[in-house]
Parts: sequence; C-alpha cells; structure tokens
Amino acid sequence: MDHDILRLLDLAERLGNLAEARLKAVALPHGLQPVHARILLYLSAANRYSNTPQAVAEYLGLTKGTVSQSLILLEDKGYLRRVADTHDRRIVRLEPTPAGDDLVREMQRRGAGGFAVAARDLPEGLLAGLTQLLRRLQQLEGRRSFGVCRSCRHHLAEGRGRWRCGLTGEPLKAADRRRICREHESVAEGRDDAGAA
Amino acid sequence: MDHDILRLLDLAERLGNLAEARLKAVALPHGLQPVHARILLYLSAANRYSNTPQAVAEYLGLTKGTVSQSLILLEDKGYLRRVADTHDRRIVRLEPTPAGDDLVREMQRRGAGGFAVAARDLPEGLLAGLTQLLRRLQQLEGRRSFGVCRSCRHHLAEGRGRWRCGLTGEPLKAADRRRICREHESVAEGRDDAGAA
DNA sequence: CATATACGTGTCGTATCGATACATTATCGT
DNA sequence: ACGATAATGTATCGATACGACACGTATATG
Repeated sequence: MDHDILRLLDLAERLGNLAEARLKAVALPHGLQPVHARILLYLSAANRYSNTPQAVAEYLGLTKGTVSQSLILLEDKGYLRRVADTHDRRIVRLEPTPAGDDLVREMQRRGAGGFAVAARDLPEGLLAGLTQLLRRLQQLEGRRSFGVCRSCRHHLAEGRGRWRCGLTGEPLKAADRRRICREHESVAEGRDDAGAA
Repeated sequence: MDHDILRLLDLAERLGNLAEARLKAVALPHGLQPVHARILLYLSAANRYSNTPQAVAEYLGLTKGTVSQSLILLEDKGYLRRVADTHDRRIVRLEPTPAGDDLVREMQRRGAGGFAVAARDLPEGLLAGLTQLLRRLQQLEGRRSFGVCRSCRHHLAEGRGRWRCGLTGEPLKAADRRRICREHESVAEGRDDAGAA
C-alpha cells in the first residue's frame, strides 16, 4: 500500500514533466517560460475571489516574490493587466488581456492536440479519483484545495437556476460556478475522516 | 474530451508539486535538492541496462550536462558510486552505496507516511489507468516508456520460473523482472500491467 | 480617535538549476 | 587502421525560486 502511493506520485511527476514539455513548446515562441504559461492558464480559470498574486502563488506552490517577477513579464508582454480593487486597495486583480485569452486558447488547443487521442478509453473514474487524491493530500499539507466553485461546501442552490456563495453571500452566475475558487472547501471531507465522497 | 486531458495534466502537475515538496523536506537536511533525490530513487529501481547517466537524463527529462553535475554531487556525498562497465568501456554504471540505499528507504518511508492514508479507497484502476496514459503520451512524444521489465514485449517466459529478455537474450532473475528498464516497450496497445506489487 | 496588528504586494540580492556548446574518450563498421 | 558514431564530462550563461525587507492598506483594540 505504501508502494502504491509512491508509484502514484512518481507517475504524477512524470506526467507533469510531459505536460510541461508540451507547454514549453507552445509558450517558448512567445518568449514565455512554462511557469508563465501556467500562471496565465490559472488566471483564465480563476473566479473573482481568486485572481490575485497571492492566489497564484498558493495555487502553484511558489512564493510571492517569484510570482511577482513572472507577473511583470506577463504584463510587459501584454498578456495580462493589473486592475486595482475598488473596495480593498491593497488588492491587485489580474485579468488576461484579449491577447492573453488568445494565447490560452492556443495552449489549450495545441496542448490537447494529439493528447486527446491518448485519453480515449481511459477508466471511468480516473479524473475523479485523481481529484479526490489531490484534495486529500492538499488537506494533509494544510494547503488550499482550489476546486471549482460548484463542488464547494459553500455552494448553495436556490432553485430555478439560481445559486449563491454561502461564504460571501453573493449570487453566482452559471459561468461563475465552473471557475476555480481560492476559498474552495470539499463538501464531504471537511473533517479528517477521509470518507469516500 | 479535450478538456478532460487538460484537466488530467493539470492535476498531474499539482500532484507532482506536492510530491516534490515532500521530497524536498526529506532531502534538504542531507544537503540534497529534490532532483538529486529523484535521481537516487530512479537508480535504486533501475535494472542493469538502465543505470547510466544517459538513462537518468532520459527518465527525468533533463540534459546530460545537468545530470552530470548532480551525479558529481551525489558521488561526493557518498550516496552513489561510478563503476566502469566491463564490456563497453564508454559506459559508466551508477550504483547507490549502502548510504544511498538507506536514504532511499528513508525517503520511501517518510514520503509515504501520512500519504498512505490518503490513498485508501481510491478507485481500483487508478494506478493502471495513469500508467496506461503515461505510456501513450510518451509514445506520442517519442520518448522511452521506462516500464518495469515484466510488462515489456521483449519479456519472454520460458516456463518453470525461468524468463529471458528477447532483446539481449540474457536470462532474468525474479528480482530483475520488477526493475525499470530503459529498453522497455509496451506489449500490444494498452494492455499494460500496472504491476500490483 | 490613535495605536497596534495583520494582510497584500512589490523589490533586491543570492543560490541553484537547466540548457547550449564544446572537448574528450571509447567503440563500432568498413 | 581510420572515420563515424556515441557516451561522458566541462564551462558558461540565462532564468527561476527563495528569503528578507520595505511599503501601503485594512482591521482590531483601547
């Protein structure tokens, strides 16, 4: 059993290497490194509570300083812009520019190209199983889970296609529910009983 | 479908990050970086055709130059030793010293510690599915698969607990069959064993 | 209202990794 | 024996990641 988890993590690392190599091939011609690509990809999927430098650092497991430098580069190249928050003036919001959105789409297209064939006929619960594993490990390490809004324990359905975030009280649009949230908490596994969802 | 593979790769990267952080915590007190730890872990699992600097570089997706420097450090610290090959004197074999084996065991123990709980009750085919995916992607990228000997198309059973490698013609001991081989090729298409070992 | 504390962000200096290019040595094919 | 090929090692260079510090803002406390 100990060996299984180790082999899983080794597989994850090697898969990650492949993904990074692919990302690099797409990003390098634009003068970007894989890290920059990952930041842009995250920001294109993050919701309005989660598009700050701090959130980027936590998501990718980097320090603020490291992220800050990458953000400067991305802004200089015109792939994202900083927007001052209106309510809390400490906070800087990061929004991909149209050029940034284009690049994200290109990376998704060329990143998936060819790979999609390889992903056919894979076991049903692969995605769900991996997600579950990641959640648990991140909880063990005291890190945020960064799940999609819809799967959060604070996500409230109010009927007739209306939803609300129980943490902030704000209403949620359909598109919001698919985005990544920094405040995400798993539904069933708030406690450490590790019960299968 | 396109999105599924992208989410899978994103999950893999994040899992890999966690694994690397854990590895770092174990390796740093010994004056080693995560990369050095991964090299040592690979060498402890590689078979006699696959314990060369070149193989390490291919397995981890690094260049020879990078690996060469890490090997110097690992040798200086006494965790591995270089052994000249008797038949082909260009080749240098890398073998963990007893101290290196100890460190590998410590990393396996402390790396799995705590994580093993998280791996309970995961879907059955998770390991096999990930292995299969990795094989296919590596084949697409023209990279070697580095599977375990037993799952290779060159692996021949001769009955009565005797096996042979169809590529080199050499007989295989039981322990050899569990090791990672650089010349590994998948059996047919897909039918890999994830090696419940 | 004044102060103290916490938080988010950005900057600078340092260490280390990873890649490219080149040099060296050994083996293999003819 | 000789050129081609392959594996390894070395040197240099760019870039990333980290840590410590500084600054402005928000929030709590009296």
